[in-house]
Amino acid sequence: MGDKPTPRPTDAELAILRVLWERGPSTVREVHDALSATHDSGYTTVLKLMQIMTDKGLVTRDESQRAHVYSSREGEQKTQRQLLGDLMDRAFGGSPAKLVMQALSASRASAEELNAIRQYLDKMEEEKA
Amino acid sequence: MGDKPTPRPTDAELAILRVLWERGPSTVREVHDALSATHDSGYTTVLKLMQIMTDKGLVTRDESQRAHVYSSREGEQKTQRQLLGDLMDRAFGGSPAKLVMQALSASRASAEELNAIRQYLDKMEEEKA
DNA sequence: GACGAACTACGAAAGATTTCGTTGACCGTA
DNA sequence: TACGGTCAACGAAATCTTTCGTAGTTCGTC
Repeated sequence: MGDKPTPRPTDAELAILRVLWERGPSTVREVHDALSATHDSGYTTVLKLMQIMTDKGLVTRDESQRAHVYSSREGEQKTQRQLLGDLMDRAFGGSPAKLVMQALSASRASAEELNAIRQYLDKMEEEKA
Repeated sequence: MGDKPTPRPTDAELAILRVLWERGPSTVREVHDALSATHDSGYTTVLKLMQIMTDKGLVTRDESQRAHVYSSREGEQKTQRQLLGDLMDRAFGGSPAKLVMQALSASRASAEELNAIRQYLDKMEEEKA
């Protein structure tokens, strides 16, 4: 009770979360090294962001070692769903079907991907029954 | 050539674009009145945003009347696809299928919506053949 | 022509996001 | 113990986003 839901992560924050989801709990150094493949922000920039994310509740921090170890508070899928729900409200008038169909039309999805989606639909209907 | 792609609209900008898509070309007054149902920003706030959006190229402006008439530069669907593609890259590692499946699982989509999506999949495969 | 309403333009300020330099603490080793 | 490397903390600056007050213009009406 009283726990505010975690805020929507910003662009830079999301890049950090993705590293934490992939690597699991990590130090700032490890996150920075992973990010430097695609981004070129400095070490202290990443550190500062992760401190802010701790304040916001997006990540938790284990301070028992000298190099603090950070973990994402929310799972990857929960965050993805949150971002999608947010976009659905802001850009799609709350309609999930419109969002999905636009995603499909934009996706150039391969035949395998289309099949995976179809199977997923089947599974959803089974479970609904 | 040289035309930069339109930047990703911010939250407040997207709210304005949605009004323009729904109403068609509109004055600041009309947009502000439409927004005041759900937002409570002042008239000059909306005006300033729309001026900025003009500078960014998100909207165009017809100044031939005293009350300028604004139009969205890009269509609703193109903007939606842009936002989805952006989110796909930032949060889903570029995988459209993952995005679609998360959207489905988050959507609580109704049976009709699931059917609409299934039919859409069928149509895509037909066209691909 | 004067008044009031509606409009644009401008600038400033508040808030959020992103950046990074500097400082001081800690740790291992020479 | 001194040195070099690594780290967290802090503050400040740069940028972007959102907000709105004020000023000046235009238009219709009295």
